[in-house]
Amino acid sequence: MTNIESMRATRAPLTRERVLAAAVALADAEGIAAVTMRRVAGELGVEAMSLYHHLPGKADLLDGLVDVVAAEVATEIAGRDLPAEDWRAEVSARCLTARTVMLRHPWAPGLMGSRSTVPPVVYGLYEGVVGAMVRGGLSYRLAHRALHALGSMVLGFTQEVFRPAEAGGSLEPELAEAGLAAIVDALPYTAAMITTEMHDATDPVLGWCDSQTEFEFTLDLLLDGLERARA
Amino acid sequence: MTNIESMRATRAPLTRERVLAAAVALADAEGIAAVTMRRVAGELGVEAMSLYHHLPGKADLLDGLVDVVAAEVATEIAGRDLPAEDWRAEVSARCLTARTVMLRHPWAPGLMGSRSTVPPVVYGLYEGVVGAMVRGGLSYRLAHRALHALGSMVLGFTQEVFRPAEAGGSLEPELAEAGLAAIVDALPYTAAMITTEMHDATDPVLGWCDSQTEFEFTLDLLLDGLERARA
DNA sequence: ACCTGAACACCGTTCAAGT
DNA sequence: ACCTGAACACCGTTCAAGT
Repeated sequence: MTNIESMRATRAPLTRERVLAAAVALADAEGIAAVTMRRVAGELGVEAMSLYHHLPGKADLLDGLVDVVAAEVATEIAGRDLPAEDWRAEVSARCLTARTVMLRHPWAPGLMGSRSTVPPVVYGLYEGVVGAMVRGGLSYRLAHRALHALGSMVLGFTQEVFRPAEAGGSLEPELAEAGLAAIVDALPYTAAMITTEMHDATDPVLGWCDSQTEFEFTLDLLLDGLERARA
Repeated sequence: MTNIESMRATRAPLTRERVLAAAVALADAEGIAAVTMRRVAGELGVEAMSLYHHLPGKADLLDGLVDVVAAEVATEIAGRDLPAEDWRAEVSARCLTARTVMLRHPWAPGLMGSRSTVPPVVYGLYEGVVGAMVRGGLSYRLAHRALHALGSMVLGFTQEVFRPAEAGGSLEPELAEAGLAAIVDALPYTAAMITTEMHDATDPVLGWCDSQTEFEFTLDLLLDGLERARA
């Protein structure tokens, strides 16, 4: 009896926060498809039906995941000294921070795109970016367009163009299996591009795509364009 | 007996193509979540297990959907006269064509991001864009980076920043329900941006976000930057 | 108040059976 | 060769029952 009592005491009571934390951990470890009511409950040593006392249903669990990730971005940004005097540097830092969090939770961009409402925390993130741009002299119209451009880039860059989903796979096995010669014939420009880039790659082990470099390149391209549009 | 024979005759035999066409129609009409083996089979007047004679499993069905959409982009591009003398105009036309197809199948970008292999048709689309850029004088390195930037934009812009998922929802009901005054207090820049843009909007019915305009703006921003980097 | 077991209507997939 | 019914191991969710 006292044993059971103490076991109950050691097992922290279920809360919305504990459920969401378990779901995030599960999504990070096994992908968003592993996040089922039954699996999440299992991780917490509880039956699936117990979750319904803390969340109305699965839709709210997924909305909650978006919330957690957005809050993580907000916390990360709050913990950094943002260069407030230069709008370009400040916006850049905000986007790069958001990206590092997305890389920790690769399922998050896809999930954000599939939910039907935008959680308040995300509006808070927009506010920071818009504020930096408007204080930097961009019009509201330009800031609005910039928000769409930057947002779709932060969400879109995790969906890799060449090796989507599991970041593990490289292009080479695919090429090998499909027959390199056939590809070179059918896709001469692409083939030349791949061989050129593989040759120039500083780290051939990492592969020929360094998405961090590509992300920063695109970010600069957009910020340069916005700065020019501002003037 | 002859009746049954003739009914069998009128019902076209199941093929991979017919299964995929039914799945695309279902996804367009009810979203990608409605695409289950049982539902697709039902649309074809057949049992779920029959599909396995034409597709190895659900993963291949989803891969097939990506294939169909990519092929649709390729067909659409092949049917247009692309301005070959100007790389900027040609790449722009290719991206805009891809976008119109994505708008017809809003589930496609998310699906492409979640699949683990890139189908050959998609490599064919890349080839067209890379070819245009290289012939236009861009280095392979620049073309590679441009491909990532443009690709993530074409895939990312359907995941709307403000009203994700169902394009039906507007921002206003959300704002109203959350209390406009509270939002204005917490998000002054965002509130000012929304009111300014709503006031300037040419078509207030369409809402304050015109994603086609925003897409074209971002596309031009990127192409301008690439042209400058080329020189 | 919080958790549970049984049940319902769904999934994808296998396998032996029909034609 | 092509389609099917029954079955298995999973889903989300409801509801009456336990403590």
